[in-house]
Amino acid sequence: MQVAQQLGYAPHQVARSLISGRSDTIGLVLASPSNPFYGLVLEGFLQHFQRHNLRVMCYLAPTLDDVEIGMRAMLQYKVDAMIVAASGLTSEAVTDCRRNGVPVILFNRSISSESVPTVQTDNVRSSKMMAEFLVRGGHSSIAYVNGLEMSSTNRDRLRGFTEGLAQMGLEPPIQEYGDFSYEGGREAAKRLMMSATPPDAIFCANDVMALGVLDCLKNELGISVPDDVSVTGFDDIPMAGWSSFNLTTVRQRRTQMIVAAIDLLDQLLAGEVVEAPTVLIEGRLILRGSARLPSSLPS
Amino acid sequence: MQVAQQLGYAPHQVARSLISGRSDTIGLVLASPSNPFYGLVLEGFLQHFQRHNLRVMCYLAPTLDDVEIGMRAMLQYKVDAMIVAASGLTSEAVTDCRRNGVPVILFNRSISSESVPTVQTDNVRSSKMMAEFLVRGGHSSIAYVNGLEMSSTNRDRLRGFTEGLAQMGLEPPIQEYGDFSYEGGREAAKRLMMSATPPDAIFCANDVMALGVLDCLKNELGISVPDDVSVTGFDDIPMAGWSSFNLTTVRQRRTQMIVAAIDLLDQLLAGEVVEAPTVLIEGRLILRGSARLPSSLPS
DNA sequence: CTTTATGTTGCATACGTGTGCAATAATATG
DNA sequence: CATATTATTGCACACGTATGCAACATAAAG
Repeated sequence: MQVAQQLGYAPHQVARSLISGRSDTIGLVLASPSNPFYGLVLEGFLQHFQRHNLRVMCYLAPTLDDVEIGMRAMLQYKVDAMIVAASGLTSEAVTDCRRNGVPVILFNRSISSESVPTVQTDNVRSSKMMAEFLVRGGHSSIAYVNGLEMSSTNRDRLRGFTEGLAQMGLEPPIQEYGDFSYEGGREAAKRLMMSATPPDAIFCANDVMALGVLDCLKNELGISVPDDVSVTGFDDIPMAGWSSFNLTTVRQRRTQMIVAAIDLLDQLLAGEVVEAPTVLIEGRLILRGSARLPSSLPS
Repeated sequence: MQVAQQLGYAPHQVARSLISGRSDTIGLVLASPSNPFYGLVLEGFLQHFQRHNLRVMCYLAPTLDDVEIGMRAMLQYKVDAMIVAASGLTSEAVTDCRRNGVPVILFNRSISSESVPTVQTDNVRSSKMMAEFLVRGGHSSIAYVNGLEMSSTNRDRLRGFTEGLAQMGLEPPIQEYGDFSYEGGREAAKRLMMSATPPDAIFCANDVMALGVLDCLKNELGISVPDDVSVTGFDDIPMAGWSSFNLTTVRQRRTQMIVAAIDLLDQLLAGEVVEAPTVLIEGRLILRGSARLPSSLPS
């Protein structure tokens, strides 16, 4: 060991991988690390894997096709497992991973076609809560700002929200589209408020859009929040708590989700068959100042 | 090729690396991907490298020691090159990379002890401009909010700012410390304004702190910006342009920096000796609404 | 047809490490 | 001291691909 030290020897991980069949590397497919939610998720995963002497290979997959390309690329590099936090998972890619014995888990996403272990917030239930909260707050003309239409999170949140409204005796929400981005939110807000029937509450599929909506209402249209219009989001990114926004939103429990994902991975890597591959984490309604409160709060 | 296709054959990149001596993988050492500036930098690098069929291995290095550990780890995985966007680069680590023939470049950081190719904004010059701008705006009691004291960017910005003030005939700034974080900025602002001699302008070492300062002044202390106090930052992250903040700041030209870094890397990988290993990119003053304008603007 | 040039194919070797077996050395047991 | 047991050491082989050379087939030139 001493001689090795003096010679500056360090084991050649590539050669080790070749013979051992494992690279001690995890593949991470991300749609948008610049979205603070995913930035923090990335940070969480990096932190954990590094502590366990695992490397992380990142792949950016903003569009649907990218996911498959990225997964294929990482398979060639023999990652031990993959975490996909982007939409567009195809069954071919999943099959490829299966064949190579590489576990895949979906993070904050889901697909119906394949049975892939998944960790996500209970989007439907949380959005239902949000609907109930807004209706109890006295709102009746309610809008939903979609993120990317095809994304599972968006669909689930829309579904839950619609169901929640229905439970409270309301019609489905007015819909707008904001692309999960700040700019998208701003423009959606503009369109909504310029329309013939402007809403008195706007629920956005994520926080970033909600911030865009807020800025548009308050600073461009001079609309008072929450007196004239309530605005809510989904994620609870740090900025939602900043005093300029003070956004009422659904908190995704990042840490819990990450821990759950890691647990799932560990089980899969250990070869244990996971009987319930889908972990649903409860979202939590975070009440701040951007939405009118019901006169009597539900317990 | 057809048979390979049918059999689902894909080349084994680990074996290729072993024999070819190159992994087609770039190592990326990051201090804080959740800071929007670095999140976008990460995104930019990922985009480029993926287009060129290169993988990216990420390492999170929030503290000084992490950098060396991370670099050592990535060396064992035979990355072809490394980009360090975190402080704490030691000369031992650099020597290790040299010995292994792995080029290293510093991104938005610098060290004086070793001569390492570097890409960064001209922090000194930009901060000098900011000093001049604020003084011309009629401010005389000016504060500087430090990020991490040891970081080179912070030191350069403080130095440039101080020099700029001196050129305009002013004393060095009042100093506070904000840790490069929103919370840090908030608390620094509180301390500054509660002090015996509250400033009438605050220049922050980065945007995130400036947003914290803004929120504290406007929403907690009820101070009007820029009428009572001007606030400026550094980076020009997207949020700086959001209407709630409308932050006057120094723009770091991310894209140019990334391109420059990639150019440098290409040259180093091609074995071309780079005679001028330090690329300085000009910062640009972005005038928005958070700082009083001089009555006569300099050209 | 022979010679030369060009293209194709097969095969041995190497990359640096893990694994298992054989050979040897060290230790314990009668 | 002989035998059985345990530790240590050395060595061949394997992982999947790249490289270079030899052997061979094909095409072009005289």
